[in-house]
Amino acid sequence: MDGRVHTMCPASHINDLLKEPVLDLDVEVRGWVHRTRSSGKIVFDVLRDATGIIQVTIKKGNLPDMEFESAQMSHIESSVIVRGRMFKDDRAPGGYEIRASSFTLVGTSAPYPITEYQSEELLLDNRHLWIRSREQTAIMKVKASLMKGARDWLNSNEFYEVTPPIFTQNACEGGVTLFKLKYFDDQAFLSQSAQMYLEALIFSLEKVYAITPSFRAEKSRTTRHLTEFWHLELEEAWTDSKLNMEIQENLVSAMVAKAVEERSEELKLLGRDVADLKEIVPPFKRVTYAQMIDRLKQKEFEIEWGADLGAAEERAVTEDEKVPTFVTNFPRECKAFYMKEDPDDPKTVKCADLLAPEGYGEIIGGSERETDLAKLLERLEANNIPTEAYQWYLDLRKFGSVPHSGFGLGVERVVRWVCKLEHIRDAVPFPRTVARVYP
RNA sequence: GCCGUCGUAGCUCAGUCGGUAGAGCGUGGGACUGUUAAUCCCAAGGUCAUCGGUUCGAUCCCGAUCGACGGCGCCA
Repeated sequence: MDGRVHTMCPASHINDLLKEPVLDLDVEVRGWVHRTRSSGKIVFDVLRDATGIIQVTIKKGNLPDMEFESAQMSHIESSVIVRGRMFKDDRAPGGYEIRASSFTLVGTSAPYPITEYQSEELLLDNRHLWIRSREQTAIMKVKASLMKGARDWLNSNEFYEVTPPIFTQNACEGGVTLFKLKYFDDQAFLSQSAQMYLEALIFSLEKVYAITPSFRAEKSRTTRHLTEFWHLELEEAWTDSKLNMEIQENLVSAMVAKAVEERSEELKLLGRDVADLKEIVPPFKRVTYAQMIDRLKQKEFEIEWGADLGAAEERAVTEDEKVPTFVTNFPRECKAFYMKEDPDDPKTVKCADLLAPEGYGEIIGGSERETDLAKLLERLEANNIPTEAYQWYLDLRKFGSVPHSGFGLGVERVVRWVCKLEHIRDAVPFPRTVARVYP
């Protein structure tokens, strides 16, 4: 036994056949009809499986008439099993085709709603079918590689993967709108960040991360917001803001490198030049918020110290960049209460937003955390946040508090940037946005 | 929360200066033994988003509602 789990019977995957064509034996492939054309006594099907596509020609006389007729009848997306000999043929897309000696229609398909002309609305209503498309398939494969790259890097750097709760009673930042739900006789929220739970976990494990869904009830209508997204959050004891950024740039680089290693073809299909991604190596750029304001003023933005950076500002300073940029030391008032004040510049906090290049915007928000209980209480009060639900969090500062830092990475935001997607909703198979929870 | 655009056949759209509609694709039938989003012939398919107003008459003009999409703010 090789330890793999085998499927029902020995059929080949299309890309394996294209990589090492077997021209002298019958092969069997299983998949779905991607394109079909018929011309009297010959049917051309382009067959799709999880790995690729190949043309199949079904000629009357080469197989039982019943099977030829089912080939004629099979619509796009019918599932089929085809056996036959593989031939090199320049007339076939991809250069090879299978000439069928057997054609089994496994599952018929009703007329497929997605045709050559498609509106965004139709596609989103049929998202459960649209995800079969080559482009969407490519995105999901890249995403899997990015996540694998992240886990590989984190695990080999001795971070523990932990499992924080999704039901919570604390609103992490104070400003964010949460999904409220009835929790038996109590009230709870869907988590919008696991950060505080990760902070609690560093006291036993020191280096932790979690990959969980996070939920935001903000009515954001933009190309970079989902109401449900996958959040990669990390927290590390004995880590300052500087080391925190080094972890981030190494992690992001490892994710991108894994996608390049495993999914170059898919990235090309999506219009992403892999050469761009090969430049994503540490160190990333670092600028302070104050420097950013100066730079924006030179670009004739009307912005003063103290104002938060908007989408247009972020775009203006990153659209010509090749690597991501950290923006550090935001004014205290722009950021969450738990971020540590910078002793060298107390108007600011030791935070860093990581902005993707090419104007794709923020992909990570991180900071060194405030360890001083009095300062935390002061900041909570200044932000009008009631402290009741935070008692356990404040406790962490009473029992062996240590310097620590962490961050949250928006997985779909990274996918959007790496895959060069116009909209973040294509970075997740079933996007949840303000206007959409179906399908 | 704010601003904007759109809603006509299964799909993508055109159209009617107000007199109840048309194309392409798809579907069904037919032809074709090498197609590349195949081609050719025939056919079926529409309360013109909903409700109300103006009018002899509204799919078209006006208003409201609903739905979708785009942009801003907020954040990952």
